[in-house]
Amino acid sequence: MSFVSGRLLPDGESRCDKCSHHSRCLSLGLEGEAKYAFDSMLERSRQLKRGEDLAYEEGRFTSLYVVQTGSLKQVVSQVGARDQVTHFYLPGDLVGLDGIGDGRCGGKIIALESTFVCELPFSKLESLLQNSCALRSRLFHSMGTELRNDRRMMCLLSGHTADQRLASFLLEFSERFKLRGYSPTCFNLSMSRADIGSYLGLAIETVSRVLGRFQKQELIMLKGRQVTLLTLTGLCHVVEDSLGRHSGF
Amino acid sequence: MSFVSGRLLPDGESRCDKCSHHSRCLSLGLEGEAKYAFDSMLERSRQLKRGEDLAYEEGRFTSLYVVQTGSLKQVVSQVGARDQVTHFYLPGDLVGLDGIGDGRCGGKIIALESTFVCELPFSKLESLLQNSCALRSRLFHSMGTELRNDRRMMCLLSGHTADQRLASFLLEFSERFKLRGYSPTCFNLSMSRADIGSYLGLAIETVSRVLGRFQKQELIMLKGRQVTLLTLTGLCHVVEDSLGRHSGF
DNA sequence: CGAGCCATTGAGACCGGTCAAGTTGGGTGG
DNA sequence: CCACCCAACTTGACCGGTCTCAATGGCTCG
Repeated sequence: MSFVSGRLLPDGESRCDKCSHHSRCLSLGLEGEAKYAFDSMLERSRQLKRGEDLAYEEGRFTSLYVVQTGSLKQVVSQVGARDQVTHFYLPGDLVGLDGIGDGRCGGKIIALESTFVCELPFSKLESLLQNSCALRSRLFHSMGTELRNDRRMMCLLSGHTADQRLASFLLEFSERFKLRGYSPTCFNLSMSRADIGSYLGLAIETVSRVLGRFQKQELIMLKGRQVTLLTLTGLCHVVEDSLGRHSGF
Repeated sequence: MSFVSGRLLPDGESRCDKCSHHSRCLSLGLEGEAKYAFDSMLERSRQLKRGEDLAYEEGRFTSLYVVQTGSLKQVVSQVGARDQVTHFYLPGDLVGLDGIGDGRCGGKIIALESTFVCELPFSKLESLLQNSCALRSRLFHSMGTELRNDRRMMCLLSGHTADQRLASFLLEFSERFKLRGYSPTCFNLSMSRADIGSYLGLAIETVSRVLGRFQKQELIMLKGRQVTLLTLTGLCHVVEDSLGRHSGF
């Protein structure tokens, strides 16, 4: 049963029902009218090759995206400093939340590997929000969560050692993969060491050295970008134990 | 003309019209019905003494607040690290945006001086959002802006020297005071050096030293917590020029 | 096979943290 | 009004973590 763009499928299913990341998407929990309205607002999904970015016009973001497969990074350019990675996006994540409101662009979004995203223009989102309480609530929820994640990241960046940052980074991805039904202890990091360093505020050499040390300490196993976490509690201890800078003791 | 809680004033004015920070509040741009509905949802405003915090129940935030006068800080507590200041709030700022969605608490909100806030319970906000497109849009706008600010902060924390962080901090407050109609070059910092250090990821001694150096360099003048910025462009140069860590040059 | 990118490893320098005094200033009580 | 106190701030000396620079190894791709 093929579907015409923006129309319901004959059997009453929406395109979203067929999406593998339905459970993490904004559309979760939408029912009846709202669900079909949401579905019909979606643009055809886009594919990005490694290194390609989500096009945006003159520093303006005009759409929200949901990652279907693959992964992306957000890169913020600033005067007087090198570009900086501020976020990694995995399947099911919402990209572009920080453009909501005035469409100003938080930074380039670049695919780390071959990636599919699903596009939802802000303009159409507006009208959906008017009618669907569930969607509003999910969107606010997502933004609130992102704000809290940013807080956590700010804390990590300002008062923690390189060891703590990397342990925390690994645990973050462990958790995120777990939420997506993948192994929480063995996964592939699609970003380079340079990306990790930029994200964590560390020099690339430090990233390499600390990961090497973790391996010697049998906390993890490394094979290129493939990581195996040998002891989650061990990594937690690294984050919590050695109290790091500003610890006050 | 006194007013009964939650009722319109006889002359058709809302309480918000009388608020000195109307122009920066969520209620800006609301008209007619929406404005009065908004007004009627407000709890009586609360006063906090220096050091008092906005009460929240068991780690949950249940209201949004607008600062009327005074200032506050957000403090995040974490295991294995000392408390950390993540935000400063000035008159007109919205407090509690990161609790929107699931009401989880981002951190304690503590008054830095005698402070008045205006309370708007999330539960009531919900129903307002249902009907007012303008309010929805303003709220999303505020959250998007906050997300972008957090990005900026993350960049500042991860790739910049102490000098850059402090110069940037001073310029941030300059800008914020300017937006509120105060002097952008001469203002009072209501927070302690320790708060500044925590916010910027620096030791208190470093804050003191760098500020002292800025004074020697005639970039600023200090008298306790009173700061005068002598050259905004000079401070900008500090942020942009000395390319700091990770600059790659 | 060489070019180029990415990652690793080592040596040295420096920024900023820690520890320890010393100073200032506001508040309290005699 | 002064003596005292305590918190906040400043200043100095030292040390350590992390950055920088540089060289090397491994992988992919033309």
